[in-house]
Amino acid sequence: MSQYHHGNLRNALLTIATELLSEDGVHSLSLRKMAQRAGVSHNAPYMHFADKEAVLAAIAEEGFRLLSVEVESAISHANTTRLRLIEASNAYVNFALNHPNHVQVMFCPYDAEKYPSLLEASQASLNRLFELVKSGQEKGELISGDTQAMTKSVWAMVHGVATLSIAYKTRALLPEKISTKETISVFIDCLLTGLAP
Amino acid sequence: MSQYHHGNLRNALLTIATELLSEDGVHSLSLRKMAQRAGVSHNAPYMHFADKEAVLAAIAEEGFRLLSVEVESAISHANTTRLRLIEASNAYVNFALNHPNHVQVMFCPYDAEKYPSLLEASQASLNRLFELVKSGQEKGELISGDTQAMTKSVWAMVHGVATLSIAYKTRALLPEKISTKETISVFIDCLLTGLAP
DNA sequence: ACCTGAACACCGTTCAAGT
DNA sequence: ACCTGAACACCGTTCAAGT
Repeated sequence: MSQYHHGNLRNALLTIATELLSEDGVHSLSLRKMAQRAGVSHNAPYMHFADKEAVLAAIAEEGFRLLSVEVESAISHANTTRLRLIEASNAYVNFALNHPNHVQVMFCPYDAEKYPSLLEASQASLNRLFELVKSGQEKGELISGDTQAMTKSVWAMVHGVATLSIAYKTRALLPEKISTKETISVFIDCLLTGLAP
Repeated sequence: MSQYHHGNLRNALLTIATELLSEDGVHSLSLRKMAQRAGVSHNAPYMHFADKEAVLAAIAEEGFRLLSVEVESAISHANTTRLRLIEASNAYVNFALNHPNHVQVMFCPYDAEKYPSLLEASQASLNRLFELVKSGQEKGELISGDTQAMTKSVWAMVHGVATLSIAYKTRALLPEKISTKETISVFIDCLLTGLAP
């Protein structure tokens, strides 16, 4: 019964919350359901989280860490900057398609000063992309421009593909015939080659 | 008391919902609050909407129409394709910054078959962008490639900037010093010029 | 057709206790 | 420090009525 001392409950609740999120959408994620599934009274969660928003922020933070891991391992076997960008984007979009509710929680507008570790985790993800762009520039595989601006452009594009894919459940951006990765390489090539003559 | 016959209540509820949304975030938008503010019993809304999701879908639909109007009028005075893309993007991002909760509701994953008029409204917005790209190609101001793919690339980029701007309340993508429009022109120029040497 | 009132099963959050 | 139980004000949704 009381195997939950010393902070175990916090982790258990987060695991349960992630499970519930993958089943049923953010709107039906409740503290009371989490508590019940953890076999604990309905306000035990308040020992570990200030309120519901704090739980969501913790879930979001965990999401950025999971995303970073997936992107990192996707990149690891790619040789050129173009392929690295495609693999990273593919991992990002697939993460969004596999965990749409988690991504929705990740990109809610939180008060950054209230959840510093969340900000940290999300910035770590972005920094990884910054390094990718910078090393591409150093190798001469990307133009030598404002690295920050270029990084943000890639991020915006990939994030747009990811969130639009969630909203339209693949249909709008990713045609059924072609594989997700092939489609994404079209987007990345648009960004690399440019649309102006 | 009963000035609400013949479908007026439906519109009144949507107006009230939009107001509530601009004040307080999606999580605290409730049918009961809407009904109360409309001076009507707490389940009168069920005469006009199947459930809460149907209200949200209607709000989303209205949002796409508002967005289309803003983008259209922003485009109208721009001469080149580049300027039109910048003005359209600027309107899109400013709409998101001014109505973040509305945009959040617009891009939730709805069942398209359940809300056909919502799908229609959102596709109308996208079609307008498609025409912009196509006319740019015809004028030789854009490369002649797959128009669909190019349109989706622009859309993804702009939508990414918009949603990330909401999530990070301007900070992450739009530096405070520079105006939003200037920053957006950097993104668009990245996409036009391309990142590869 | 359009609206009301009572009722049900759920919420988040607080507060006084218990160990 | 960590958890429980009762209580409060709020939800969405349904159903039997009223006009």
